[in-house]
Amino acid sequence: MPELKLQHILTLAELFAKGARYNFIPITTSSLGKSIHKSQQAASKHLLELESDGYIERLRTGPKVSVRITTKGHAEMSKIFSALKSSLETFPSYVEFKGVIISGMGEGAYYMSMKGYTKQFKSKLGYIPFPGTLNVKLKDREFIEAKRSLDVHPAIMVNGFSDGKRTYGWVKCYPAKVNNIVDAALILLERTHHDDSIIELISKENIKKSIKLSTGSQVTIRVNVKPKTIQ
Amino acid sequence: MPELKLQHILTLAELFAKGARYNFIPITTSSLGKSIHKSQQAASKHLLELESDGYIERLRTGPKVSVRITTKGHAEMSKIFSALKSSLETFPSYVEFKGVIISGMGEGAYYMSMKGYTKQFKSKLGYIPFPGTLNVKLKDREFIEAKRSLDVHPAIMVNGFSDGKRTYGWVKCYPAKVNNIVDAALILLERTHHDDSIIELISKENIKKSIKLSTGSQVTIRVNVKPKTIQ
DNA sequence: ATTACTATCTCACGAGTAC
DNA sequence: TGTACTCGTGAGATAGTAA
Repeated sequence: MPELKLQHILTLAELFAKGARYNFIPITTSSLGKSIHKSQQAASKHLLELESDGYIERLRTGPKVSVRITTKGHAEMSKIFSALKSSLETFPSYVEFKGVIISGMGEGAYYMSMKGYTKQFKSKLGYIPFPGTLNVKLKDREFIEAKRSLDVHPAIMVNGFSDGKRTYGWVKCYPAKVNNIVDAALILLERTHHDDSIIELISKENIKKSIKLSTGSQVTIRVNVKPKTIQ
Repeated sequence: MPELKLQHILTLAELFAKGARYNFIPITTSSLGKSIHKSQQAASKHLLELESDGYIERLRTGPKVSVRITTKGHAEMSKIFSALKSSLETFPSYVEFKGVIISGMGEGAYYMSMKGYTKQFKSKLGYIPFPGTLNVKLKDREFIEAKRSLDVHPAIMVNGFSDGKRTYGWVKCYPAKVNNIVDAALILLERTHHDDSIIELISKENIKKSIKLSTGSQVTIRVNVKPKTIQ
């Protein structure tokens, strides 16, 4: 889309950095070459091409040469900048999983009903989950990868606790939608016996009833994540 | 500075735009090639190189290939983005002039003492100027160019007026510093007899006295301008 | 010291094609 | 359909050098 040649971007950026937008800045091709990690000859060619394309103006005052960026040059850089910015920001704010429903009761079902957890669910998620988890077997490797990548996203942390006899590990909750309809939370347990290909979900409702599906049915889970903003 | 090859930037940006940051996104090399206005072969090579450099991960699930950008890939793009951003923002927020002081009284001195102007100076600049302007002859062409480029910057506008006999043109004022010490305003007159190589300044003080200089002395004038921010 | 020409080289790209 | 090899071409780099 940009008419500006890719190889000229760094050169123009360097001129901006040197303050050449509004003032004519004295510059030598050899120093410019060093700045862009290219040869003096390359810098010279860049300046010639940038000039003939109307992105910069040059002024010879005796032996010295000064350079200033034109409005066109500024506009072009802004265009590229905006394109990059929107690319970096446009990525969707969810992580998606596809898999099939397995076994009625996950290992989590029992633990998730313990008071040490339900009290926290009530205050942090806003509800006490239906006693029973939805277990989904992920079929493709990409979704197993996606599960691992959840770690980089902020989660609602439900802390572990002890009942005097033993301790129970933390639970990370990721608010999610099942089949784009039912609100739920994907949970990652500190201590799990599942392999990586199974995800477990809790919800206020009985999810299987709500979506009218049972073991073997295919489901889609979408976890919303905050896209990181550019600093 | 970035290790990422220049030619890969657009490819990586396209992957970002397709949402490949957190999810594995299915993509064909031919569609990617079209998006980046290159051939299928080029896109294929880009993906291979990006992968071996650790900027993306690829996953083959049967016939389909999915791509996800790694943390390293994200970091690298952010780095480039930040570099561009700071380049565009770093340009100095002033326009500088160098020249020598000429003739004691500029043509402006008389007009600038007229009540139609001084009333406006008082309200818009905050003071009534010393009766006498500082005239500076610019020696290099770059400064004459810089003078012309002042037009793109916002100025304090002092309107013209009529005294019944004749009309007097507007005056554009650009707050400035003389030799980095004395506060003044560079003035551009609607009607001037000067050629482009002379700039005129007004100030609350007698500038020549303040900086202890006289005709023939070299001075530096700095006009502050608002750098345009990126949208 | 500069800038920028000419010659040379390297490697990114696209064409053709195997799988 | 796909991906990715080899190979030829040329844009863009550097080296040498003139002005």
